Amino acid sequence: MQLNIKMIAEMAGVSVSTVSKIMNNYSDVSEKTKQRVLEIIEQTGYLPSNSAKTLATKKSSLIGVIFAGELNVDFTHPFFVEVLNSFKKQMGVLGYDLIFFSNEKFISGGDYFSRCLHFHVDGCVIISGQKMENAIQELDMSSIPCIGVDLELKGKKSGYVMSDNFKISSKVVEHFYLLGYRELGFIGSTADSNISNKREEGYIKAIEGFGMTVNEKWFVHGDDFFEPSGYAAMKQLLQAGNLPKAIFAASDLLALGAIRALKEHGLRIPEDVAIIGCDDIEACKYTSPKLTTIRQNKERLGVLAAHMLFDLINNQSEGGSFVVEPALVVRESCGSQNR
Amino acid sequence: MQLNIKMIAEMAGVSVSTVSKIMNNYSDVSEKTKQRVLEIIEQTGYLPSNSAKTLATKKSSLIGVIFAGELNVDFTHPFFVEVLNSFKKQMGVLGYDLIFFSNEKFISGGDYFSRCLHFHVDGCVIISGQKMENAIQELDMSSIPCIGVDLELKGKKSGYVMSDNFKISSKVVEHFYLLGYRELGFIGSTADSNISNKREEGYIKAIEGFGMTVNEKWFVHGDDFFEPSGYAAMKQLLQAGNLPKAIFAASDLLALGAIRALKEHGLRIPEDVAIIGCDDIEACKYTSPKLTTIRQNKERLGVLAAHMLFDLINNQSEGGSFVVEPALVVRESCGSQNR
DNA sequence: AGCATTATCGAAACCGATTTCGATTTTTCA
DNA sequence: TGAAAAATCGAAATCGGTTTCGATAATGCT
Repeated sequence: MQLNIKMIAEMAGVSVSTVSKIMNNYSDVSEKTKQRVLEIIEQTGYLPSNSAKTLATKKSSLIGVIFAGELNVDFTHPFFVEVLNSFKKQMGVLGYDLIFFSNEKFISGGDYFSRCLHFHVDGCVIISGQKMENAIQELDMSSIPCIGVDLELKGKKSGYVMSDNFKISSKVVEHFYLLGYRELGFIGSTADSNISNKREEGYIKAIEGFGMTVNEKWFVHGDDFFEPSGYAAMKQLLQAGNLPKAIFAASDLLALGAIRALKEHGLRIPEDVAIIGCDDIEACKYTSPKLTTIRQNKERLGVLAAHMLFDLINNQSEGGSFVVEPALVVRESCGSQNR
Repeated sequence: MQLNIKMIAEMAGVSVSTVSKIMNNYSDVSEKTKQRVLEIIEQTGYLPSNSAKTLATKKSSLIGVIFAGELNVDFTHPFFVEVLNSFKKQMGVLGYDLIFFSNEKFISGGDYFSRCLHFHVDGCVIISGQKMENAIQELDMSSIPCIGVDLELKGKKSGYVMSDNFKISSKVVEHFYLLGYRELGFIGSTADSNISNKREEGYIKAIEGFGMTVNEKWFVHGDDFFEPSGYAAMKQLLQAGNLPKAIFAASDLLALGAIRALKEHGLRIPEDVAIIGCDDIEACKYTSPKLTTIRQNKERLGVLAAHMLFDLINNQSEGGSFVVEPALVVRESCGSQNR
């Protein structure tokens, strides 16, 4: 038999309600009995059942984590997983644990809202670089607090965090420009990816802003943000002939895929083609050439997401968004080798 | 007000118990009423409250995930996260969701057993390459089904999966040997790491098995399995002078760190020093030189862990262990460049 | 038809907590 | 000292399910 509140009450010679009050910091219990009960709790190592508590209070201290979209986003995604890691830590100090919904469990694959109710999550975080789906929209519009990571949630109890994608692109273009590059290409994810689209838009705007011309032949797209997509996209560019001098890839993995294709063709980076990636994942440091990229502050994204969600849960916020500053990280793939 | 079983019962004109029976495949309910109720459930999208169900049955359909140990194992660990990803998928098709315990939430930091009871998890998976701690031991010895990943759990309701670490080492040594290397070094993690120790032991045995001599000067250790540790360990070797001709690193990241140090010293890989890593993480393909390594079948480790745990939960297994075969992946860091 | 089975259903106890509200005890203060 | 106020505590309802067991209805059989 599991240790429960009733047993604690009996051991302490008080009622169940008194024990409960002590555990929830009610004021109408004397210091003396409080100490006595606390001691027993300490000795026995009693922890209240989360299900019983959740049933009674409708609060579970659980945050749902949803990997949304069809872009293969899961634990193996090096960018999101770092944001998630930071988010988890921060949520932990705020007193919450994380629950991951299996997409496989429900054939419907999508009714996130029901599942949130099912587990009585206090809030949830939705991770996705994709355009809005219906199932997410339903959640967004519900009364369950939600935070999107790279996903623009607009509901009353929603918010989101993302990097300033326009600034990401303009930093890239500026760097290219200052190094003398004028023929700029782009490798993005699918048109389904909101983030990729934003970066592309910003890229085009920035190119025009610097008085250069955009050549659409040099804009290609993969199926997601992963390496093989970058490889395939670059292949496409190579087959068409007439390469740009510099390429901005919407993720580091896309950039690495592009580099692999380039190398296979006997091309040198950055001498023949300069490459800038995006995200600044760990692997950037180990590749050859080391990848020049735009760093997204993943730790900060995670921390902000956690705090926003916490405030939303506690009605101390009306939602909204946080946009974090990106930073250029100069390494070796773009002609200007620092240190 | 939340949609609950009572409301469904009223809508269908049956009792609460009947609805419950239908949802749990009891046989004592007629096909006719079953269909009627099912239809209402379908229409309303009713999902039973997990907390209520858990409270009543003591089964939560939740699997606890524990990152144990002090070796900085979390979502950013490229090997474990892939195992976890596969585990999560498989657990999903078996009908379970995952809950991640925050280490930050409880200052005690360790009472995993209580937390498992607190959430009524049906089982848990413990991820760690470290020696056994007390808090884990308690869980291991409890009646909660547990699976260790790279952690040898011995309890009656426990099991574990890991790669055949001796074979990993012997494959490395064999490869070195056949390529003519005779002066072999090793970079491991701390002495706290059971896995690292196993690989080291196996390495030594294999070296002796091939009639070579082991030189302890060439055996160094970092603080964990990450890149900076490999860098630091290699620095140590470099300062001592008199390098081995080939080095086996107990993880790919350690290998990459070592390579970075080597490059800084103007040494070439594999011409001056050959390196073999371990795990076969994604990054191996993007580095320069591409890393020759021993592949651990992460997907299979995850699937096996899931099935073992499922069997343990359903009393269809007495525990035990699964050891999966490693495979040599020849790339560029060890003198024999395939394709 | 009449009785024994079997099929179908519901009442009620229970799981382990929270919370309201009333009862009792203690304290305060004139 | 005695009445009013405040402090302390517990009984019981509640949350949303599951499960046992008895009641009733339907069916089988001679």
